[in-house]
Amino acid sequence: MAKRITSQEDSGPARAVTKEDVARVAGVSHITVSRVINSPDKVAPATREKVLAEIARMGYIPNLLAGGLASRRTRIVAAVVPTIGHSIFAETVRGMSEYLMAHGYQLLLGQSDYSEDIETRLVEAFIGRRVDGLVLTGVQHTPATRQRLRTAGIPVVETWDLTPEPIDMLAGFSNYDAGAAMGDYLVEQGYRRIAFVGGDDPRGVARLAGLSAALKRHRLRAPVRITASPGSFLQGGREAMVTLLEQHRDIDAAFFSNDVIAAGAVLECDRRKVRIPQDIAIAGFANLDIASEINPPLTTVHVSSHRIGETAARMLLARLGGKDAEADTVSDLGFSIVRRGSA
Amino acid sequence: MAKRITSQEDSGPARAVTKEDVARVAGVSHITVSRVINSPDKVAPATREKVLAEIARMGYIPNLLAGGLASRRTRIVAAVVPTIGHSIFAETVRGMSEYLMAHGYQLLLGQSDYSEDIETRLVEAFIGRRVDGLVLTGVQHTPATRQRLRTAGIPVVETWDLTPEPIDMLAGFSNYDAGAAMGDYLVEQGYRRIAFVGGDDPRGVARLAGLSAALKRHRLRAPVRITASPGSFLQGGREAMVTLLEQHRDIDAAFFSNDVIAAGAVLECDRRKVRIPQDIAIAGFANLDIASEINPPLTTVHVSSHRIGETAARMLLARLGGKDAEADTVSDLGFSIVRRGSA
DNA sequence: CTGTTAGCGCGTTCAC
DNA sequence: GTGAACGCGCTAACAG
Repeated sequence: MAKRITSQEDSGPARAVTKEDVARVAGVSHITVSRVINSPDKVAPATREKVLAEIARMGYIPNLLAGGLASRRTRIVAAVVPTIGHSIFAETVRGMSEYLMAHGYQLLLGQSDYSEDIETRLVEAFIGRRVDGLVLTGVQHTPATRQRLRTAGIPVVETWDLTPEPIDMLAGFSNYDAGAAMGDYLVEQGYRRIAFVGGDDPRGVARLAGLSAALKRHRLRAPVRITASPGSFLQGGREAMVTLLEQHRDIDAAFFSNDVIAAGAVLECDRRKVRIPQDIAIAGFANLDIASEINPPLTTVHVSSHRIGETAARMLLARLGGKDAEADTVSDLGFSIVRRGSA
Repeated sequence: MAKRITSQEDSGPARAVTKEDVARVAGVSHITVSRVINSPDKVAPATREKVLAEIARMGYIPNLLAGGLASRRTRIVAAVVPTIGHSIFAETVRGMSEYLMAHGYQLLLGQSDYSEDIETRLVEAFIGRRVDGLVLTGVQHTPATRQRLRTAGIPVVETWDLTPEPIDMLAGFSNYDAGAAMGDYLVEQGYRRIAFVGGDDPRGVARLAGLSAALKRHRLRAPVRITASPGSFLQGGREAMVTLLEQHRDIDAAFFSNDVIAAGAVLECDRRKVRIPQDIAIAGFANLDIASEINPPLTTVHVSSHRIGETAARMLLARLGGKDAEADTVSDLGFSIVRRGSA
């Protein structure tokens, strides 16, 4: 339908249409085409229409690589999450992605699999791509990561925790306080011998530390710590509950590192006719859908996974927009204990 | 510690270290530095060591933007998924991301929210970034998307379904056949009045079509179609089950569009003391963790979410590696009915 | 409102 | 084994 512009042979991967091509056909210079795209107001309506028409007709797509190289702005934000397989991080990524997309930015995603070294490699690669900003999960990073980030001088938001010494910006909540709050709550409810079920990621460790501190404050024994096996959360929760039931009969409440693991434990109790919370109380973390739907519904810690991502993106773009003065650099999104039937 | 290379003032965002800088300090030309990075074998060991040492010391990170511009290869692959909030797509993204990362590629991620128009915009942006390859979800795309992709001439893998006319490559399974297979299975089990619970995404529609065809073949009535409300899957499943139980008392089996919705239905039955499968049989889709853990465990359709992503990435990199001859262009990953207690 | 001149940092091609 | 020249496609600064 559209007649071919050049008469060149169809051999080879037909060089992409360039600004020059559009400019030539539209009878203007390439910089005018550039303006039509980047600041349409600065171009006379007539010229603009003509150029726009030509762009559409030729299917011209600006080369953002070249643009980024010249302008030193890529409109790409990179994020490192431990894994996108956990819905809490998936939610965070979703929040970020939505905000970024709505503002003309794109998301480059990396998974660290909870390894700080992989994170370092990812950060290096992202810096190489000259991303405009970077979002990290957690506040614990290798010296190499910090070093790279410092010299690169790009805005960074650390998420999912707080620290007195952030690399740059911060969007999260205190995992330590969350653990302590759940400890206080469980003690208030009358539970005295408490277990913590979770892995050894830094944020889980922080919550355990908070829990321990709370118990200590109440002059109770330190929590029993159970490590859930990796792999399926539901199954890990089941297994942890078996361990609890068979090897720690004195435990009267267990705080799980996330709602899915807790749900697995609930399912195991259901199977064994163990009553919740009479025989053992169960508390989860994150306030996922499953927490309110399972029977009994889970007492848990609500955290704003989606908002963390959205906030991180917003802080980044605010900084990039140059509003350093206004933009806050730390955003404590908080948490809250959600009381339901399980504890 | 490391003495400063240049004596320039510390004002401004200290221009990033460049290949030239490294070359100067190492006493070679920038092309040698380039070789040390891209093809170390072509450089004398002594020079190589010296350059590598200098790279490490100066914290030099190659500008991949410039490299991509010059070489026309970015080592970035982009993917469009409906949403990363559904674990099936999160798994696919995880599989892709892992494979890509292991091979030195990076993943640019976009969410279409099931909108073909958003997909088109994303594809355009990705092409502008000159990604080396593109992974799409599904086989249904706007003419604009197809057009852009054709003229850009970059490798594309469509996933999560099959079609006789792919844009380029294909990694998925037949949703139609999967629906039909589940239909056959349910009929074999003696169910006669069957409902389908799901949304209206193209793949769900294909499964419904398959189911309908199967029922027709068995001379049974067309399936009752229930649309699960969006938002929480578990709750959507509960509500769908309420509808089924209260308004369609003749239904003896329901095929849900995914295991989480099906699990919600199971939870509702549990609450109402409705027996599964005696009072109503339930079948899910995807074979997620929850399918095997819930009580009763779900009969479902197993699909390889993770492998779809991995396969898509592999096909793309194979093509990029130039092995077009060998590389297969269509990968039917199949599905299988997993029989458990619920149907 | 429009055009000209210079790079952005790198890879490619060819020489040496 | 190493280097020089050139251009990738675009934006920034200034000019007109």
